[in-house]
Amino acid sequence: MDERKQKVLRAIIMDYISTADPVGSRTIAKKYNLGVSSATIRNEMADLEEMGLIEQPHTSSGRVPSDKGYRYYVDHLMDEDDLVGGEKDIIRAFFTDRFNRLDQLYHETCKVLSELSPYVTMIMTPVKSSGTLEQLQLIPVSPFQAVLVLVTDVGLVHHRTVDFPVPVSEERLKEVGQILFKRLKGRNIDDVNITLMREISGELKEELDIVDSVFEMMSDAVKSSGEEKVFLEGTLNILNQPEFNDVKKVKEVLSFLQDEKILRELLHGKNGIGMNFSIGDELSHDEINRCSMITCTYSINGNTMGNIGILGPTRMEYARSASLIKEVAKELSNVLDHNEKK
Amino acid sequence: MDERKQKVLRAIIMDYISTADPVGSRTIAKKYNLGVSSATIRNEMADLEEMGLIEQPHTSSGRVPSDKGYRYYVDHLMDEDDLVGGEKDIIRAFFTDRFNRLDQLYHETCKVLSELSPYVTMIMTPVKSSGTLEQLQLIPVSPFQAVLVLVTDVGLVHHRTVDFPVPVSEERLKEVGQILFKRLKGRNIDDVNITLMREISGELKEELDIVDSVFEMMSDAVKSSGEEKVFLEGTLNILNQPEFNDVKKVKEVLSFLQDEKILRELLHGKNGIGMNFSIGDELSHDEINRCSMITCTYSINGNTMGNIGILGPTRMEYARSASLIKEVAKELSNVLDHNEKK
DNA sequence: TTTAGCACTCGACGATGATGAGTGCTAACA
DNA sequence: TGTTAGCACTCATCATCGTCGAGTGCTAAA
Repeated sequence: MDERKQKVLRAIIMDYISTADPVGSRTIAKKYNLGVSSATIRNEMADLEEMGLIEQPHTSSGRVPSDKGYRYYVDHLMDEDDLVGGEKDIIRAFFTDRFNRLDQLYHETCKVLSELSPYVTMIMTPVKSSGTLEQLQLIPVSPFQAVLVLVTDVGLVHHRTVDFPVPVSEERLKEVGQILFKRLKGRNIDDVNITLMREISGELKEELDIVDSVFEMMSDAVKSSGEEKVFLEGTLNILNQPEFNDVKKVKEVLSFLQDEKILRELLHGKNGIGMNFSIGDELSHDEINRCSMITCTYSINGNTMGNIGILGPTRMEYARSASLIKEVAKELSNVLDHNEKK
Repeated sequence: MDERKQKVLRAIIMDYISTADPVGSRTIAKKYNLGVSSATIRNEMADLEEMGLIEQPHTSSGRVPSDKGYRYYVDHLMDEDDLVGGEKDIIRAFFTDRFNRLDQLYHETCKVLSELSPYVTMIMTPVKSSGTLEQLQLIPVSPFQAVLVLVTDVGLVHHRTVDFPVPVSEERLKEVGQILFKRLKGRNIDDVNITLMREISGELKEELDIVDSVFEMMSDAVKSSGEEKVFLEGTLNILNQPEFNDVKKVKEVLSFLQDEKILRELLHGKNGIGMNFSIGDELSHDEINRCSMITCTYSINGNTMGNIGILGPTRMEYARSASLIKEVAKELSNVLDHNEKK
């Protein structure tokens, strides 16, 4: 793979990324002055095609990068595309705002990213919040109802309404709450399971009816906190991409993205740390085999916590999107660090 | 408007609703045996067109109902379309499930509706929850952080993380929480404003730094609870409708529906009680002037609380959708009643 | 090794004509 | 007087066909 071939490949990919039209030898000779004529470039292109890096949709049309071509580009040719100054400012400014709730922070972050890029963006909240229980409180509402509030050490708050089969006085409720708290404080939140429940129930025999109801809601809260939540934005962005000018394709991809389980899977991907590119078939889902995805991990105090992702057509702006996602991941980690320290 | 004209109009609308093709005189003569020939029907159709109830996309094509035609149909011709037995069962069964959280209930309800109808569905949570404060609690997390929990009498629970500028001991926090609760208990949640805050601040002079932070979060919670939240589902359903086989239209409508303020407006609509039909231009938004919307109010203990809506092309199944929405509203009201009584 | 020249391919686009669904009108009929 | 059969007419749809042009591969000369 000599240098000129690389230059030609890069030129093809960059042109195709910005125009979405198959690119011909003449275009390259004119727009990207490589100092050789279109005929020479044609020869190079024939070679590149033989190597499987580019393809011809049909005889006598320009060339289009193949998945393999994009992969080569991402691995070897791509410049670090520094964002326009203004964009970095937007991201910074965004993260100096205060967020009252954690889910709001994720949601808004995802949204900002979707406004800065013309693709679908997603953020997955921390993996299996391996948090410990910091607080547990039962707040009386009526004789038959109370609100259960759980706080974990990573600052997550859950609440559930608990219904009791029998009336419960405020005093009794308070007592039970305190006992439960004492027993559960500092424990890993995943430990809230049947075994533990049995154990505690034994101790609280008289209050069995209350404890049962509370435990039910507690495990419900734990279950939903255990699952990583995925925020999705910018789904309509892809309607602007020429590869989605067919309603059938739009439907296929958008329906596919409706399933949160799928999104989690996509974001987990190769769960290495840092940036990750998956191109076309590498995503191994037929529904999005004409798409690529860039993911990046973010962290709290250095511990990898979750993933941010951008999904676009294989013809996406890899360099720009990567810089974008990296910047956002950095700033998000920053904010979460601060939040944690307090 | 004699009876035969009505029959013809109804036939045209029903046929168009199910086929989406302009319907001709011959089709009607054959499929809906009105006992007259196509020529006669042609004459009737000419009259109906003169009355503005149907239209011809171009000379020599079949007729298509106009907005006015649909309006006449909805007002005078529509049968109460009883749902297929199975569907009612599905709805019933759905509502016998238990829901741990109120927002989950709304969300799932919206989803069920979107699965039973091929259109976009939405549910708006209670209008300006004019609830009173039932509970207020400050749960310590760290010296600089606490969780504020608010419970209103309609069973809504809000929580916010409060940051303090100075360390606060658990005892002080408890004290402040109790004083605040005493002062605010039973008050309308909208009353939490600056005046009241001043009043209470005066009383709690020593704890000003704490109270300030708490109030900030409180008004944030109140603000977000004051706004009616809208749940939206089935947006992808419309991709199956032939009127949306053009990506441009899809984009226009879907982008339009992204704005929650717009959705609130649509659902408020003519805020009478019960069922409401808005057809085409009656929605007074150009982006959806080829759509119709059916809304229905639901209630808690007889007090009208919020709205459920179905949005589809003007060629939507009015009767079926209306029955569907009515049934769901009934069952939802039912569940909410029960929830309230406890 | 590079380049100019040339024949060739093939999708896009516009014009053309056939097809058929559907209409309005008229005249005959009950 | 209302209904119907017949007929001429309209117009969207669709397939066909030729043109155009972008782009290629190959060859021969520089």
